[in-house]
Amino acid sequence: MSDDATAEEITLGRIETEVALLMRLGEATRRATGTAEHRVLDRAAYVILRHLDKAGPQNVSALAARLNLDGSTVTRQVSAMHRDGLIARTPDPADGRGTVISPTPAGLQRMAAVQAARTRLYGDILANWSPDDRGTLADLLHRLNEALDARNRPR
Amino acid sequence: MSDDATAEEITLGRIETEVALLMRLGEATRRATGTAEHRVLDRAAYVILRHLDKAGPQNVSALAARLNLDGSTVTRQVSAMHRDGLIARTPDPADGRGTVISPTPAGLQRMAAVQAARTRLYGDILANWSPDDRGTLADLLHRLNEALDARNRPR
DNA sequence: CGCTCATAGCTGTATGATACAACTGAATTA
DNA sequence: TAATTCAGTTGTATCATACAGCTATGAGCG
Repeated sequence: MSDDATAEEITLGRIETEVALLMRLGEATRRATGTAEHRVLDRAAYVILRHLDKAGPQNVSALAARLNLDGSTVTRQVSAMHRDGLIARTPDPADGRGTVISPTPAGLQRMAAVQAARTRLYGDILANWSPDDRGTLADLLHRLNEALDARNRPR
Repeated sequence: MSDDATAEEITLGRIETEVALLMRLGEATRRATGTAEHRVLDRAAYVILRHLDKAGPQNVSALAARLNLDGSTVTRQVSAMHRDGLIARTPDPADGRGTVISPTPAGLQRMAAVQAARTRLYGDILANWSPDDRGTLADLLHRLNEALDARNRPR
């Protein structure tokens, strides 16, 4: 690394650092906070329920594509969730190969509980942030995710 | 979820959502981008090298504590890195039980390469962001990490 | 000194999330 | 209709991680 880094490169390096750190801390937080809510609904199940809730019932492939996961991963995740009564599977009327996955009321309830717990956690963590900073963080994270997603998807 | 959520609660929910999403996308990006740089240095090794580089040589326990990882995890990670010549282990002169881990030149070089690749990636992803927004993102992520860390550490 | 207890690190073993490859059966197309 | 593509599943492998149990060293106390 020569030291002719521009201010912009430094900023990018900082973002890189902080995202890497956030991944690690997020993992750790998820584990540490797993006293109650998290153990009953693992990361992937939560994200799947969130997506079903927002985007509506859909089949395994659609889910996999949307979540950047392999179909087999989603299959297993979904079958575990089915075993636990969190989702329902109905044959896709339009395609005999497909199965449509939809959240059950129990699933939605579980999702909401985890969401509430996490929201509470963030309220705690960001207790002394100004509403303004919180809003800006939410906005920028959203834009970052959009950008990452755009980069990932058009493979 | 009753709908008496305050604006603040909504913001927290958004942050929660975006962080969860970022974790997923970050994973996916790491995997997808793994064409060259990432396959030679996995996530944990990278973070360990970064930390050694910044905070200086230290023993396994210190690393584990700092990274919120179990000692056994770090042991294995470190021994893989040792096998690959990325770090050196010297007996701790002050404590016969301990081993001090330090990055080798090869390790630092590898780390720098990954870092550069990631920085480039972010430059690409955030190509059309204003310098201002990038700076703000870096700042807020930093503060978020500090807050998460503070929450995690004082166990 | 010689116990006893705490600590550093390692190894065994288990779990969870993930991918890739191979397969089955249904849909689409030539 | 035969060939091809696609949806979903199952087999198998990998990786990161944790927890429990072990060994050896260090520290404090009688």
